Amino acid sequence: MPDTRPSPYFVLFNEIGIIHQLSRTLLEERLPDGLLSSHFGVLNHLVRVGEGTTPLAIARAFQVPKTTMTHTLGGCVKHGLIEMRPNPDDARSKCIWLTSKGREIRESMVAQAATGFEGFAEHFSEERIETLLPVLTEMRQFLDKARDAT
Amino acid sequence: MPDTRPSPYFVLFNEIGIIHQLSRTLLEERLPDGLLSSHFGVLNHLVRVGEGTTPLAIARAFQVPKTTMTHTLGGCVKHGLIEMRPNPDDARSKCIWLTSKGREIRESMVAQAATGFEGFAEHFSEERIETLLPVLTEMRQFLDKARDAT
DNA sequence: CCTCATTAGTACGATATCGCACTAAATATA
DNA sequence: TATATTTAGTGCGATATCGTACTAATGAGG
Repeated sequence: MPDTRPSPYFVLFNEIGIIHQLSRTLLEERLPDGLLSSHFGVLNHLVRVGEGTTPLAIARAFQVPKTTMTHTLGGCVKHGLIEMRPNPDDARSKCIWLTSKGREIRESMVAQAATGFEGFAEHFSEERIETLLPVLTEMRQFLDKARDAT
Repeated sequence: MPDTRPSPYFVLFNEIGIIHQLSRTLLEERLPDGLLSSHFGVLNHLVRVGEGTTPLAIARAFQVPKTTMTHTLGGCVKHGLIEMRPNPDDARSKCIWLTSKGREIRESMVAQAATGFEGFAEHFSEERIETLLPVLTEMRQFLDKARDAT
């Protein structure tokens, strides 16, 4: 009788996949019109890490192929959330900046999402999350390196 | 100066999203030809939970829309991994069964993936994962309920 | 029985994702 | 400096995802 009970690693990645799916859906339900969680992710990233980074850097941050990020950024531009300027240091490259509209939208999206996660925050205290984060971050970094090693 | 440092909840879902992305890519790199992680997920689900369930039940398990699951199951059928039989209890419904090929492929996929996660398993012991899982499962269940409450 | 509402699955269309191939610029090497 | 290699971003095509609307079967209430 082969392994009917899979290793905890499969369970882990399975749970993570489902949580991702659920949180994404939950978020997108509360976003205005055509905005997706990927757009939200980009806006958040720009605020957190700082504006003026390149598309490739953002793609790496989210670990998605660069063509995917090209598409996502195109969506953000179309929505008027970001602006793509030439990179003064490298003519092949671009620099991404938030527009004031992008900044506003992001603010309201964070607020929206916060209310959406209210119930969640009641059940899972910040402290509990904070104890969880280091492990997840470590995993992310490890997988990240493993990917480079290909 | 508005919240440049986002709540840990955003960080949490961000990390989970990236880990999902990384693990999925890592897995799919090691799968044969046209097989996707979603197919792998279905096969695993059938082995773990038991065969003979319905498409809708599987869709709910992965928290994806049923039309998505229709498509995924179609792919599995096309690859000869599963078989869709009529549901004797409900003529609208179907029952999903693994083919022997599906069982074989799943076995070898598990083996493949296991070697892929070798390095990961070295850094993150089973014990460590086991302590992590209850929280994640609780989160999944909570978000699950929150979704139903819509 | 006979509506009427609900439910399982699907067809279809829109769009997101992503591999591959390409261009242009930068960098390394001779 | 001239040439080769690497790198940033994009166009294109294939396919995955998913919302909407539909069909057929079930179940509920008369």
